[in-house]
Amino acid sequence: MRGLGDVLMQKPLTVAEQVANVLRESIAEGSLAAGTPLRQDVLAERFGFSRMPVRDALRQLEAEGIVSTHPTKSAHVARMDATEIREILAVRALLESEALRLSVPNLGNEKLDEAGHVLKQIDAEPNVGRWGTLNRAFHLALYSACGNARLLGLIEAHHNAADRYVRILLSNLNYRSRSQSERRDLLTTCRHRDAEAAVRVLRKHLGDGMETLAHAGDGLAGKS
Amino acid sequence: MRGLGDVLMQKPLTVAEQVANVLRESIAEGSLAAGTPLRQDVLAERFGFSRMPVRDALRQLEAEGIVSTHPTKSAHVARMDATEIREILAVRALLESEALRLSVPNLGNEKLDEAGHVLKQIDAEPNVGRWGTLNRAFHLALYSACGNARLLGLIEAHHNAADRYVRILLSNLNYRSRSQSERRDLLTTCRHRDAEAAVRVLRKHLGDGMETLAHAGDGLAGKS
DNA sequence: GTTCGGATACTCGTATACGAGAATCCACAT
DNA sequence: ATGTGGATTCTCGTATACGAGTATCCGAAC
Repeated sequence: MRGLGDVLMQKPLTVAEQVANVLRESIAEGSLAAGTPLRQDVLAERFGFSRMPVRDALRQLEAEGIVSTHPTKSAHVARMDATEIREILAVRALLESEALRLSVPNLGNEKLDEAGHVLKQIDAEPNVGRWGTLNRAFHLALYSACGNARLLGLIEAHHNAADRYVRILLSNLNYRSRSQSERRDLLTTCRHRDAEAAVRVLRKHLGDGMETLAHAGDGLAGKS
Repeated sequence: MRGLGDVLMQKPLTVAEQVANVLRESIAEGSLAAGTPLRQDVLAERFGFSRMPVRDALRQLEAEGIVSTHPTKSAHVARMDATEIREILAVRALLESEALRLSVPNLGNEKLDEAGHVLKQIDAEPNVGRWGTLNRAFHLALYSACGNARLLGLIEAHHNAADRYVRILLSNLNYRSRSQSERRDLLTTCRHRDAEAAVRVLRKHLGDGMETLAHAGDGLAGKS
């Protein structure tokens, strides 16, 4: 539910939020693998703050579904088995299809150009770590005119939740080129304001990801 | 995102969670109106605990979208304007249509009977305050066989978020009888395993709610 | 009378301190 | 050798204490 309006909330950044941001990025990037224990005092010392803001950060990340906590045991990076990934991608397909359908008719040229610009950035970006962010920016640009802020927030949250595994996908060269061409198709159909065709491309895009993950990710299904 | 598996998590209940539950119910019930300030020290004294668990509870409720917090100002019960209600109901229509479509083919007779039992309970229940809970139970029973726990969690979260306003609806006698008959229709179509007809009934059900709220709720659109 | 400036009060964020519950490990008995 | 019991240790949850930022209110000057 976070990120529902990150830009327009002029709240001062608390330490807890900064910690949450760093942890989220570390988890998405992969340096904190699934199952890694996250002890409050260890993190507190590492960041140079007390346990309190770390607690808040862990709570927030738990709400986002990327860490699990237990009152008497230490928190750990959420393990995600194949069924959960499937569920997330199924929900994403549902949410994003609707967002796309709503957005395409109202999509301004600026947003389309913005999405095109992001595509060029992806081509030019050598650092694989940033692709997850760019991928999200591309999709959100296309959905931005859907007229439902809450829907956008949910989509962003689910991107965050699945980011780790999408990045695994993106490290696969084969998938990378195919998905990039799918993104191009998606942008083209949007430029033609053909919502239904765009939805078909999107669903194929996400379906491909699910399939690739199901094959490549047999080893990642760890039980706690 | 809460309630994704309330039953199966055998975590010990912390004070913070108990506080969150009480506050959530008070907000849904209406005794804490939108905009009501929620000062940490006041709540702490009222509950007889320190500010820390209250802080945690407020954070959790913020993640659920029913309270708003600000680093330097006091938290308050989230105000919800007409557009936000529309957004929530639109998302619910999307999520629940899909859940219903997935669930109906796999729906066992036990769950159908359970839903029917809840319907009888609604008829017999004099206390309006419990209807929101019963209404949620009815819907979740019908979706329970959708095979996607995350989808169910999202639906439950959005029920919670809109609960306050649904209860306003339910206090309207006119709407109450109509919605009850719609629920009956919904159950009937599910019994016939006619998913598409069920979805149509559901969408009408939610659409009616939205319309009634839009008319009756002109006065509830408070600006912060 | 109005407006600007400063001091005061209020609320939250963060730090430190303490207590409770669970898991682990070792010793002892069988 | 193995199983059981208790003590120790580890981690989190909660309480208390302090500091920082903001809004408010009052007084003085224009």
